[in-house]
Amino acid sequence: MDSESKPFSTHWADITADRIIRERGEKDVYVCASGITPSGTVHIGNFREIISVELVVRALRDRGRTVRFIYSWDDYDVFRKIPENMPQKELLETFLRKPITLVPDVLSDEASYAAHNEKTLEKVLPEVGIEPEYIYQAERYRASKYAEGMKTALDHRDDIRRQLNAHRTTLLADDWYPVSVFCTRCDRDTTRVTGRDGDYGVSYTCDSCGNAETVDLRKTSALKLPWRIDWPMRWSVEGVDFEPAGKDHHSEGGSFDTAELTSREVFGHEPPVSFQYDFVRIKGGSGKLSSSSGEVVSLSDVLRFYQPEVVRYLFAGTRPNSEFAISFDLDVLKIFEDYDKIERNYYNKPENPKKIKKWEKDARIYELSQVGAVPTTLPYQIQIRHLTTLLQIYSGDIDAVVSYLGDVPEADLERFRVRARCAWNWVNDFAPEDFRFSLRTVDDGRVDMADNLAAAVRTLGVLAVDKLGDLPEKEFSNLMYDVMHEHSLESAEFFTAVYQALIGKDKGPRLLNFLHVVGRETVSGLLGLY
RNA sequence: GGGCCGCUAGCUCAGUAGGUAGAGCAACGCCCUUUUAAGGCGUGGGUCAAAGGUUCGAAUCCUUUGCGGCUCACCA
Repeated sequence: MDSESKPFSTHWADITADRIIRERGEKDVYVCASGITPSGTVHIGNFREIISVELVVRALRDRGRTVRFIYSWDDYDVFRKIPENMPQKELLETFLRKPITLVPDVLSDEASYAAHNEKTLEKVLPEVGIEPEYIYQAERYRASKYAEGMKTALDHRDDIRRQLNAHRTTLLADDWYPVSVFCTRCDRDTTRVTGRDGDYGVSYTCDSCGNAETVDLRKTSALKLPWRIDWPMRWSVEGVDFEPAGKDHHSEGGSFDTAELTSREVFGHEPPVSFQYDFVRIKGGSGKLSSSSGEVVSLSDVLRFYQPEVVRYLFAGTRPNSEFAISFDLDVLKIFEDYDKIERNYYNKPENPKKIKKWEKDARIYELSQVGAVPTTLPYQIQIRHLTTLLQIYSGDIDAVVSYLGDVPEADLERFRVRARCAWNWVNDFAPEDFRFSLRTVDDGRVDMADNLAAAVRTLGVLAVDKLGDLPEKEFSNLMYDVMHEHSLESAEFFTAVYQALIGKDKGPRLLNFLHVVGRETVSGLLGLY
């Protein structure tokens, strides 16, 4: 697709990019923002926000615009409660009400609980082609980088109270201040602001330790803005042009609503273009997921079963404001097949004008699904179902599968391996029992079966020694049926016997292809036992 | 109570710069004596939740209603 056709794309990322340019005007740099609180494991629902922004960033860059893609970690948030499944709860208990950036990391050896959650995500995002500029809120607040923003908020205390009260049931009192304080003696936010002292002084008392003092906005690490005020403050400091938000924010009276007002009236910044994204559900995968990460499914969990392009495809192919489920059951195979289909189509543009429109949409989704540059020619494809069969034959040995196939191009090898790992993980964790098998070995010996069945199996084994792999499949197939007839067997019993001899089950992958893949030597070895 | 989203073929859903309704699965038919929820070819099937409006023309825009879901009014 040439750049001229892009503005006409009806993909939501392109529509949003066009909207940003239209509403914000021509700018040297467009600032696109995303961010969450690392107060727990970052889950796949949080990921929707990140990738939604990234897709819009790409759309803007595809239009030749320069974009700054920032990701704010709100790690000066307070540690409210200890998540389930956390070790060392007694220790963590002593850190409640302190900022999460000061809570120790009991899961790994990062600098803090917040850092643990941050690094866990930061390490995996590049795998799906996402590399934003990270901003750590705790660091900024503690270095007083937001001193002026906090002063502005304090100066407009009455305006902000009015803005927030418009939607509250319990109104903020007259002595409320638009800042929260972490006590400098005990680090807890169990404090009350008691007054201001000049432009930059703020006085507070701590209910936990009794500390009372006056701090200077420009020098203290104690102060931060509450979420609803912090958000618009950051918009103005960073000059944010675009930031989506979850449906919890985008509601009448929600935080986006009040932040818009505060941004305009207090910080003098036109609020960013935004849209609302819906939640992500999980389908299948009962119990086997997220054992390491508590109750939520993380991006890393998803990447164990979906290759990065397919993960991107899931999000790029779904409108942000509609809910969808990530499946771990048999749907996984369907998703891979769907992805492969739009990949094939991408390199095969239809002539029929009626089909062009559909093709363009799918083509754009395919482009946006790529981790890096879009390949210039159709990458090597292997059907995911076939791959699961091959992997089971070779007991998960990916190199063995590669050499069996013999035609995986060097350039596509890494992508192939990633897919193979996903497929193998899926077979082991989620494939239905019917789907799974392991090839028997000669050492396993015979499976008990009636003499007439064993005789037919033996005959097929002899046939395999002579012909398997030499004859076209169709002809081998005919010979196979001849064997069945010679022994006066119904197809059902014959097939069952062969499957029993090969994998110890009544059913298995389509036999003809399966025999071929397993190979002459192994087939004749196993059938030769009868 | 407010807001947002959804309601399209039996099922799951595509279909937003408005222009004669699409896919997959299911069903049905024919073919293949061949099967892990991928055999092949073909066929039928929808008053696009309801009503009204704008328009030459509406699944698509506006209004109202019904049903379903989520969300806000505490914190982030």
